[in-house]
Amino acid sequence: MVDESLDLLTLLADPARRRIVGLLAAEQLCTCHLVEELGMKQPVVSHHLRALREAGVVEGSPCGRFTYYRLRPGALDRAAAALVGLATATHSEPPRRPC
Amino acid sequence: MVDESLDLLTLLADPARRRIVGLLAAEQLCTCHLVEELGMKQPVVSHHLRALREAGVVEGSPCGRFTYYRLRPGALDRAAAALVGLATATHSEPPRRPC
DNA sequence: GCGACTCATCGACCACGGCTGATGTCACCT
DNA sequence: AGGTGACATCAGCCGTGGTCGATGAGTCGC
Repeated sequence: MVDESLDLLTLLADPARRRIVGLLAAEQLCTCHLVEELGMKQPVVSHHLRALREAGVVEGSPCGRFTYYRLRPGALDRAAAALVGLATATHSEPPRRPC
Repeated sequence: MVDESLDLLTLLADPARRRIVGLLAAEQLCTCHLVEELGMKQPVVSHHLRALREAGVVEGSPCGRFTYYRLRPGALDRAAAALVGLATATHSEPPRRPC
């Protein structure tokens, strides 16, 4: 239940990908923008975008020579809800199983 | 802003650690419980618990020979809030920066 | 005190994943 | 058509991080 919804967190473990989704949350960008914003080489950015794309987190719209990327609506909803569920669980005192 | 609150996600990237926090969300457990629940060797469990402990996600209460672990209240709040912020951002259509 | 048990730590091995460089494809422009 | 720029993919290197085995510290029962 929790595990499957949170396997996206494996993707967001990498700081570079977190920065990518953070930037895409504010505005749609194409690869060249991300390359200069992140200060990383183009193949690296493309590699991360591929991972995010295959996970359904982002989607790319080819526009001439450029490819604009944006976050896919609702892609993070289940993961966010699962994490909120865990966070609220920390506020209650769970029972202690005897050894 | 987003990046720092979500660096906990690096910890939760590992499925073993996700299972640990999932189990601890339901009840407080000592290491021997986690060892048999997860089917992993004891040093492995102890290693993950150390990582979670140093990140402030869990805390251990020594009780005789045993050490009971539980989630630290509010430890995941910032990460959950940041992820919810990103998830809601996916529902709005962001502007497209021209190339 | 002595043995049995729980748990933490250390060192070494190894696989996974990110980075790099080179190459290929496609669209646009002259 | 030829050149340029944007983007994707591939093969390879290499560092990080998880796993394993052995060991050490602390506790309970005899």
